[in-house]
Amino acid sequence: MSMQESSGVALWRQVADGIERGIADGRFAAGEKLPGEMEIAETYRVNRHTVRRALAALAERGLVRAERGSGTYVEAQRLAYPLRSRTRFSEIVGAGGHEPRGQLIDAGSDVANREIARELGLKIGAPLIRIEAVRLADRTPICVSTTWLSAERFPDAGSVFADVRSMTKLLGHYGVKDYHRASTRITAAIVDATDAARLDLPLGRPVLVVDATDVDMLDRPLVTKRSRFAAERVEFLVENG
Amino acid sequence: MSMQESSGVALWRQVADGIERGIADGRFAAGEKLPGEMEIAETYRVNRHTVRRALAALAERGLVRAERGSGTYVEAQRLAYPLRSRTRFSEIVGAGGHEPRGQLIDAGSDVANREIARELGLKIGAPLIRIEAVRLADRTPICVSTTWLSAERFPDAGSVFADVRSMTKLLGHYGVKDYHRASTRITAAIVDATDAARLDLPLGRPVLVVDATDVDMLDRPLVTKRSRFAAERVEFLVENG
DNA sequence: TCAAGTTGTCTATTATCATAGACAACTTGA
DNA sequence: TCAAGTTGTCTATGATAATAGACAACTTGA
Repeated sequence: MSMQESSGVALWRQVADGIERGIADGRFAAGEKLPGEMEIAETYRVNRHTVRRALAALAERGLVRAERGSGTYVEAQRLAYPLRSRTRFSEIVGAGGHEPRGQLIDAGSDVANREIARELGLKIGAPLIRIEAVRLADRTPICVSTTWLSAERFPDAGSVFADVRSMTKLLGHYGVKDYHRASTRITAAIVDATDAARLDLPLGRPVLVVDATDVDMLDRPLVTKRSRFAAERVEFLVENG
Repeated sequence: MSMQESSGVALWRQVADGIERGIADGRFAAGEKLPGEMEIAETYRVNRHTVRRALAALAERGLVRAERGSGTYVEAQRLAYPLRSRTRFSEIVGAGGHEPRGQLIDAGSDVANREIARELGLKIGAPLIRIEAVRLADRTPICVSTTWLSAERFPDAGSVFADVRSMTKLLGHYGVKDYHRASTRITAAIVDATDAARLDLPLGRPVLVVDATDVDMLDRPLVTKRSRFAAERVEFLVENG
């Protein structure tokens, strides 16, 4: 087997481009298993190691994910999630051509620790409503978030959210016409067992942890929340300037 | 200097693509001299040998031509010359966005040899008019052609051609409203000294030699000719089907 | 539990890519 | 005629690409 041609484009790159084209035009659907490395090698008439080089390049860009002993799978394209002052999950997901969904997992009461008290401008130990929700794009879970609101300012918030299933609508129910993001902090962690189940994510996968506080137009804090995004399904875009 | 990046596209190919883009968008005009190999190497931060590899690839495709001791020049794009039943130099050149020109070099009398006699349906030794002409696109000589016509059928053709400078118009002058190509034979040769001067072509360059006979609508032979095209300035397109 | 099939990793070999330096052959303009 | 600048050719070296084979580690389904 000689195969030279010398086009100036490495063989592995040609294979990678071919597979990427297949993903782009839907020949390989998101989540689907690619043909085995051996099979790909045969269709491109190339050594298996060359295929591995191609797959490694695609994996580095997050387009595919190899699972030892099982196969190589097409990663769902990451949802572009711009972080702006005006951040609405439903608008962002809708703008990406997906249907935004929200689902209440749990709601209950809590008391403010030092951090939450500072964010919401309350005293430590102040009564809170805690809402656990999962947000989806179409049928794919994107993030789970724990939201805290002042129980005095928003009485019965839990049952209201269960009804409207949208934070924007919940706040509107209490007379808040508009709000915006005051602060956003991003870190990353390994998903814990309960979030893994809620996100339908295997254990050991990374999540993006976002702590954010929303305020009304007079900069009075409304809600603070901690969201855990499945890192492999979302991509934050930070506006420059 | 390490320079890796490992994009899967060879460095020489990146350089070649860059130069080709420069030619395509007119940054390097046809006939113009490219920067020296050393200068190109510096602008791309690459070894001179890598530049040579890139230029070799472009030269193989006919986009540039290197002249030892002088420089590397952008080759004029080859004129696309479709070979159809209806073949008119002026129409082909005009369709390519160039201005067709014809120039009489010489006209005289001749007698038919066996081959010409067969093509024109005359007897060997029959009197002929011989017209030598050069055809240009804009100011670039494309081909020189020697055309033979029956002296009995087209008396005084030489002086008529000198006036109208177009074979189509010459035939129209004798009442021929339309004509088409009956046969076309193509070979190649090295340019001879007189043609080289007429085509403004260095000695040793290849020419495409085309023997063709045109007939009227009743398939009666009108003219037969031998044209020599500067191979580097033209590209014949054969209609398939 | 087991066999078949998958990805992961190792060693090894050959060809190409890219760099580097030196010098020859040639053109151009002073 | 000569010097400067150009392309052409040679040798050499290290890095990368592509091949080949073998086996380990793991998943899946029977």
